Amino acid sequence: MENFSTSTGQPTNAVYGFTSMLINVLRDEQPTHIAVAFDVSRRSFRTERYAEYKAGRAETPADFHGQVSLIGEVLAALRIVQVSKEGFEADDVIATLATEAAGAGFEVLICSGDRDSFQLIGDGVTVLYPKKGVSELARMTPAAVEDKYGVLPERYRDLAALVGETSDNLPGVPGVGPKTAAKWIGQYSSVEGIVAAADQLKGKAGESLRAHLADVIRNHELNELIRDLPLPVQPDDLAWHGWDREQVAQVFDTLQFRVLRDRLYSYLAAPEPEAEEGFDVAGSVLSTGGLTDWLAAHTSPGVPVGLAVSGSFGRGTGSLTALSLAVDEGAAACHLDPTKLDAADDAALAAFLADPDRPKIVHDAKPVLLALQAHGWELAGLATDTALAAYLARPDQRSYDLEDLSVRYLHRELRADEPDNGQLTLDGLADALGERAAEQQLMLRARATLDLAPALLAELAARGEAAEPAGQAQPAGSDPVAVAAEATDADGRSVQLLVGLEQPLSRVLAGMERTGIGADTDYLSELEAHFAGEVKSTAQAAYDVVGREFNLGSPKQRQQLLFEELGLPKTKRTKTGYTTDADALQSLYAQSEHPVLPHLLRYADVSKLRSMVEGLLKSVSADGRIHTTFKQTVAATGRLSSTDPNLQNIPIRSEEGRRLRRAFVVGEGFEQLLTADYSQIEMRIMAHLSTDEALIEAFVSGADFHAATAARVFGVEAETVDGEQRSRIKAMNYGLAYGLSAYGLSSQLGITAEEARGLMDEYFQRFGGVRDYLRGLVDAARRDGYTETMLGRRRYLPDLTSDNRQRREMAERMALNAPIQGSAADIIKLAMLRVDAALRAQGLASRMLLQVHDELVFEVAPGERAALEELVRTEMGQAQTLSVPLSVSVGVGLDWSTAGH
DNA sequence: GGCATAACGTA
DNA sequence: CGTACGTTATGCCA
Repeated sequence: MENFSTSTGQPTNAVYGFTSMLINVLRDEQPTHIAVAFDVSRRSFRTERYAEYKAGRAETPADFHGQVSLIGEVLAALRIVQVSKEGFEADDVIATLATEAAGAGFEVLICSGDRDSFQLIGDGVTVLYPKKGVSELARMTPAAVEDKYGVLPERYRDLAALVGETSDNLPGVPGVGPKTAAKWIGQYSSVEGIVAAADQLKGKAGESLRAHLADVIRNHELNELIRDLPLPVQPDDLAWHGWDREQVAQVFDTLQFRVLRDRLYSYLAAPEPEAEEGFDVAGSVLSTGGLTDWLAAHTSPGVPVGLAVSGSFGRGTGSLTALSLAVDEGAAACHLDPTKLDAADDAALAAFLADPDRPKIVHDAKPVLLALQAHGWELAGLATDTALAAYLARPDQRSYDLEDLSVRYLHRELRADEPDNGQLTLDGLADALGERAAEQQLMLRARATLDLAPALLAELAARGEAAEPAGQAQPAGSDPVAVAAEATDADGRSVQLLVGLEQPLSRVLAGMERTGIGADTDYLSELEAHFAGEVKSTAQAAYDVVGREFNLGSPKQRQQLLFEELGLPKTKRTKTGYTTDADALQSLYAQSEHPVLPHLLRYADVSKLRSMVEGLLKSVSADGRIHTTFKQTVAATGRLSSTDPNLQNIPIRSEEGRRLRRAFVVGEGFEQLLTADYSQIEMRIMAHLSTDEALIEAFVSGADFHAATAARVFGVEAETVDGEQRSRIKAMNYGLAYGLSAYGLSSQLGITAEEARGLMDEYFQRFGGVRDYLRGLVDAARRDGYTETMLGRRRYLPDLTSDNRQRREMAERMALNAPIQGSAADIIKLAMLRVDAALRAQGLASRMLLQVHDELVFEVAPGERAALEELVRTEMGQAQTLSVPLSVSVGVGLDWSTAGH
């Protein structure tokens, strides 16, 4: 697995990751003084006091030891001081140096992945803490710590003592998370205070605390960093005067870090400008009649304008309460109330918005499109959507707030440089102040969005020259995103993805959300009554068996009943007890045949369906349709997600669940629903990317794919493959793309791990190309730091080099899955653009309603069934050229169930 | 009403 | 101890 190494076989993954991060810090922070601290060994005064400290960590791999000295060479070449202290940890060294330096008036930055360092944060001390993405460092200031954890940095130790720290093997108080801990600290100010008041703390958490007081006290002792170690160096000794060019060249060449060396040269030669404080905005709040003049004075063709709105959004529509524009020239910005325009301003705004030659920069354009449309305005000339750009740059952020992006990419807070204290004096009521602030804020948002676009585009464009990761095939099509591309080939694949795929797609999605899908509310109400009845009778049946009433929906009460009262065997542990999920109940029933178990299973089923039906009923809009919201920046792999309601998880597997699908019906004025889905698209992508001849053949032959692969594995004819063989290989086929282990396969198939291992060996014997491909994926991702889909969509996986085994293996499975799931997402997104374009080109009135990852749902206009089917088959089938056919199956019907073949 | 947890629906 | 999501319910707390 370890091909992240030089051609002579020296592993370099750790030294690479370290060096890469170091270069980024040097570039971004431009330190005047710098040192790197190391642990001398795993033993320290902490392990003396508590033998279990940091126990259970994966043994440092032998590979790593060899790399420590290489890191030393890199640091020497960069002329960076290294410090360590026998019997203490690197963090104690850091704590000492940081304390001394801050005392001497230095601005101190600590780059550490250990949260214990948060206790050092304060005046003049900030921690750069690695987030997801090795090149992504969170700037942990006192405010950031308080924001994230709810305590001040000097109390972080107290919080950590309560919550525990898995990586140090310091267990905390079960049931107490950061929120509860922060609350207690807020009340009793410290661990000492909490310990003293332990008897007064109520509830489960309090009880749990009392049972684990000793742990908390121990944790609190151990996690205090030593700030006064005697060290051979003082902060003044750490002045950095740049690196030894010749030595860097030599060391980096030896390590074969060509890319890193180039990065070092270019970044450090051309430092980024100093970070600024806030934004410079010359804003004016326009009154009625003011917009026409403002637009004439500040906008012209080809000049980008930042656009920000406020209002309410969702359910396929929206309503605006305010709108701001910002331009670069003179930092001008304006703010207006779109409901209070006179006729001339209304027309001027409409013309500006609809003019494709006036480029607009918007953060998260989809709701804006919907809201503008609801007000009767069209938006053309959408040049950059900064939310989508930020998503492509880093797809696994949890949010893409403009505030965060502004700080990250522009080094600016989302606030004005100077407080605007205009003429608001005598009538300066709180309301008016609030209103002024809101206006100012919206103009700032428009301005920040405008500035963000070039920064994000530069980040995406900078990838253009990067070498393709090995082990990944190139897309077979000539120009994968030719459909709506405005970007040129020179822009590189990431910019193409933005401009040619995601941005045009957001418009298509807006249309789908606005259209919605027809709902049969009468039928839904019937279903609700039906399932409610089932829930009731099932509960009654369970009460009769047990002889008392209880809440079947409560995991706690189920545990109480099953394991305490009935004494059934214990199942798999959960955080708080033993699982009572469906799998566990099944196996309990197989063992004990206790008559209550079928009722519990049945109850879970019907109550789930009931609440789903209830949710759907509540989400039907006044037009009798359900308008979901597609999220385009949520799934780290590039998929869409669907919320409010989620229409991507409507039941289909069970007969009873499928009844929900019948509630989704064709709307008035249309003939039928049509569904079109890709068959086994992920397996086809795997066949294509792996170039495994046998797997490709299994698809090209056109036979039943799972049977064909099973035939090969078991060495029989496809016709003689039995159901057992087929279903085992089917599970394996799907499991492969998820990073399946022999253990996982065995538990899914109910066979021994030994048998599963044999099955996997046999499979890889026949499909060696698949094995090589999957192995190559992880190696390439470890080397590059990211995976890539067929269209170049990246996912960064810094945990691939984590020394925490669980995290590392999780990242490996993500590395296996992301290119496959993500390429499938790329392809169906391309298909949606093609279908949308073709519908318009052919002047069809049929429309696209839903996307469910590998399926599209349409509403067929009268007389268009055949034409639509033809169109959909063509555009989906040709969305991307693979070395295997893209097979599309189509069904029609009056409701989603019957249309779903 | 916010938070954590368990459970379960889809691809 | 198989990836990616979103929603609901319970139980605990303010």
